[in-house]
This record gives sequence, C-alpha cells and structure tokens, in this order.
Amino acid sequence: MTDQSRLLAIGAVAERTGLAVSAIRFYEEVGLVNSTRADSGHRRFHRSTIRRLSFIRICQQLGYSLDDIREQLDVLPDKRTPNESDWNRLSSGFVLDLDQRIAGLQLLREKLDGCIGCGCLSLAKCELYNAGDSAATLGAGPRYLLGDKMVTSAKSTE
Amino acid sequence: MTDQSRLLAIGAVAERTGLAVSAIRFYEEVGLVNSTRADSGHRRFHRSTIRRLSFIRICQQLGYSLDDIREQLDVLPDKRTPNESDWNRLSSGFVLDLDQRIAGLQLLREKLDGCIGCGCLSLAKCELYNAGDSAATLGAGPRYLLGDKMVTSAKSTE
DNA sequence: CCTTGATCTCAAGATTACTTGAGATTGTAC
DNA sequence: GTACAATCTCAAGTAATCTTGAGATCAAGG
Repeated sequence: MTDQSRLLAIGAVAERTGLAVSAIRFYEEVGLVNSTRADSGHRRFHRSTIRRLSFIRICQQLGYSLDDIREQLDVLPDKRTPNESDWNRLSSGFVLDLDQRIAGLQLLREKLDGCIGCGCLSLAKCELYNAGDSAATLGAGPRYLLGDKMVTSAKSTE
Repeated sequence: MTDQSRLLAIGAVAERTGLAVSAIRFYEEVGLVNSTRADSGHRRFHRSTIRRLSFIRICQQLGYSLDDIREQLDVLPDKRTPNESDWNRLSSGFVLDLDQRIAGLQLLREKLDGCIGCGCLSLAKCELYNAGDSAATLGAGPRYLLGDKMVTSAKSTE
C-alpha cells in the first residue's frame, strides 16, 4: 500500500488547489476525482489528485465542460498513479487544441480588422459573422465556446 | 418616422440571425434588443437589430456573458440607428480583447510545451498552473472564461 | 472533558441562458 | 370564410456547476 500518512484531507486539497471544499466534493460526486475514506469516514485524497484538479481548473478556464474534461481524464490510468508520459499524452492533445483556438481567434481578428477598415454595415452578411457561425447552439443551458470539442491527441484528422 | 414597411417580424429576424424565436424574445426581455409593436401586438424589429444580434452571437461564442455584452452594447446610441463609427468604436475594443486572449493562449501554449519538455510532475506548483490561475472563481454559476472582462476601448490602462 | 474547527450527508437554492407548453389571438393563402 | 402558420403572454422546466444550510460526527488543543 501507498504511505497512508501522505494522503490528504479535503481541506488540504482545497488549500493547495484554490478550490472550495464543496467543489471538490462535487467533482468527486460526478466522477472527476476519487478518494478513499479514513475510519472516521473522512475523505482521503492521493497527492496526484492535486494535479488532476489543477488540470481541471485550467481546462475550465479554457471553456471546457466538466463532461469534456472527464472524457479527457479518462485516458489516465485508473489503478496506478499517472506518470509522466500519461500526463504528456494529455498535454499533447491540449496543445493541438490550443493551436486551433489561437488560429481561430487570429482569423476572427483579421476579419474584424477588415470590417473596421471597410466599415461595412451589414454585419449579418459580412465575413465576420460567418467566421463565428460554425459553433452554433448545442442544446439548452450555457453555451459552449470557441470550438466545440477538445482535440484528442489519439484521434487522427478525418 | 422610419419606413414602417422595412420593419421585421420576429420570425424574419430569427431566420436571418439563426437564433430561435424564443431566444430573441428572451434577449428583448433582458434588454439586449428592443422592438416596437404592430397594432396586432406583434413585435417589429428594426433592421439594425440583426447586426446587434450578430454581435451578440459572436461575443457569446467568445465566452462573454450576456451581462458583459449588454455593457458593451450600451455604448451604442439608444435613440438613433447606430452608424458606422458607432460600430467601429465597439469593434476596436473587441480587437484589443482578442489580442489579449491570443497572447494569453500563446503564453499558455508555451508553458505547456515547456511542461511536456521538462516532464515536471508537480503541475500544481509549475508555471503552467500559475499561468491559468488569475481568472479564479467569480461567485456561483457557470464559470467565466479566458480573461475576466471585456476590454473597453474607452478605458485606459490603469 | 470541553470547546472549536473540520468534516460528513442530504436536500435545496442560485445563476446563466434559454426552451417548452398551454391557451389565446392574428395573418395569410386558398 | 376557413384552415394553418405565426405570434402573443406567462409560467414552468432544463442544463451545467456549484453553494448554502441543517443537523450530526470527528479531531485536536488546553
């Protein structure tokens, strides 16, 4: 067994990740992280959970839903502690996605610049509108953002 | 008065913007657009509403909340139809904001690349985490995204 | 031992952004 | 003039992401 004394209480995890205790409980409930229990019934988290939660926070700031993130995290091994190459596999997909986003924003910026230059008044018909047109509505609730889904590193371009 | 026959019914606006009729009603309710009424009680929208709604859609895809967007749109004149330079003022702030986002993503990308290279295992303490750390929680509900607020073109850097 | 803080569970509330449904009215094409 | 589509209002529902509250238990210091 792993050294028990190195396991963390939920408050410690909250402090190290900057998340609220309630948020961490919620993330466990929806299966984004897991914990063991002490005899008292208190949750005990493995230290690698901090890394996992940090990843979640970054992804969220990029606009991914928790479902998207869970999908990504599912490539990490369940039984053993994720190692360097596990995390690197995740990160590569991440970089691909970032590149797409950057390219998308740059395109939008150019279009917008063009629009300012030409002063066109029919935004609805101009290129700018069409540039942002692809990622339309995806059901109810808060809308998704730039780009619909995260790029999975394993998936080829088809 | 402006030519009445050029006013649009809500269905026509929906068709031209790709928004649902219910969404347009909702946007009116929360003060993002406004309409006059025909004798029948049916809404009539000015054609410039299409442009306004297009702007809203683009902003949403960039992750702005409707509150953010309303704030931005408030710089447009209420009484007269927004003209070229009105829209250009809006667009300039937009471009500034896009530039910030692009820079932020590029920074994140570099950090991430560095992380892959160094294979560091303490994500919570590494630069990557701190890079995405600024835009933390802002109350309840769905989280905000890259960058907290839209850049207003009028506002100077202070 | 006693107090104080951390933790537990479970239910309910909050926020954003809409959609859906019911029941009524209007507009239009044949 | 009679369908049938479009529109109206108003209330309620949905989805994602958490937070808050109540009431109980656990842990650690004095």
